[in-house]
Amino acid sequence: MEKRIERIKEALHDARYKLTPQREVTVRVLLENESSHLSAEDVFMKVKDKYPEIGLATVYRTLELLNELNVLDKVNFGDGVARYDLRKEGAKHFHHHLICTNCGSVEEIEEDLLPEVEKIIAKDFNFIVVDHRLTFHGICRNCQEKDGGTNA
Amino acid sequence: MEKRIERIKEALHDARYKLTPQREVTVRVLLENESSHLSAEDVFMKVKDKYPEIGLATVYRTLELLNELNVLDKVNFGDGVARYDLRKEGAKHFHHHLICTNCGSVEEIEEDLLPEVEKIIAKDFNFIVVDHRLTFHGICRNCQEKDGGTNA
DNA sequence: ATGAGTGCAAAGTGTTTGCACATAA
DNA sequence: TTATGTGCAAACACTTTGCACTCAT
Repeated sequence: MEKRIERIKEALHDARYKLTPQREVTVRVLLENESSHLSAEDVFMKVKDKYPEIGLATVYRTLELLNELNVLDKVNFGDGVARYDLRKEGAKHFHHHLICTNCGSVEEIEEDLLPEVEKIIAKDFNFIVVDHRLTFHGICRNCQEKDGGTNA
Repeated sequence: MEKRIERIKEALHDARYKLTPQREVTVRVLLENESSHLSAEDVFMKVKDKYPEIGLATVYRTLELLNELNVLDKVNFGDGVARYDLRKEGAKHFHHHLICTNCGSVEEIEEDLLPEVEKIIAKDFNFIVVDHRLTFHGICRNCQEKDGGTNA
């Protein structure tokens, strides 16, 4: 984990951005909540615990910055809220998500299931794929066991 | 096209919603701009040409209604604007999109390229897939020809 | 006749921005 | 030292809601 912090710091430094305590705390919170799909507000509140003087705007600016540096991805699951998802180290592609329409849980899928599909896109549609977003909506394991998918 | 209007009217009627002129005009605009990914504001302006007294709120309410009835899908391409996309008749799945990061164009893909992937999701992750969203980001045919992908 | 639907304006969201001050480099 | 970054509050853009009025059924 320290190694990842260092690497992100390095990325900031390389891009000539300053290493402020606000940015460091924000990154730390993101790492500690890796798979939580936090919103800016969520991040803000968690950062505030460790650094109470921080302002919401700074969090937004930091998240946008990290997005530019490809440290994280901005996701939108359909509610009007942007969520932020750290990229796995060296990942070229955004990972996939399984969203349960019953309980709202979000599961991540690391493996890239799309190379075959991307070949088709390239060939049939003449489109150079740089990245993708793939989300499945349905019923998660838990909800299947519990109630077969009846709405909560 | 008249047939599709009738069918949508029928869906409204079956769900006990009234067939107001505002709703009819809105549906008509959606059909006339089938592959345009209109925002609520876009729809509003086009509807206003045919029915100037309409209010923006009514358009929003109608779009939400049609979304509930699965007549259309609400999409979000990352800018903070909801766009609305008519479902093809009988389509169970949301269609895919190719978004050009150079010129911003959006191409639609009707064929469902994901059945194989969904089998894996079902088997390996125990997830019952009901629907999906798939978007590719990259360089479209046009931009490749023009400039090889340099930013506009 | 009457409850669903409408238009308007006002209120809510989540997010961005202008500015004076603070600080990492 | 000085440009970059920060906190705050005000501004924004999109969307939703309360209310009195209208109209499809």
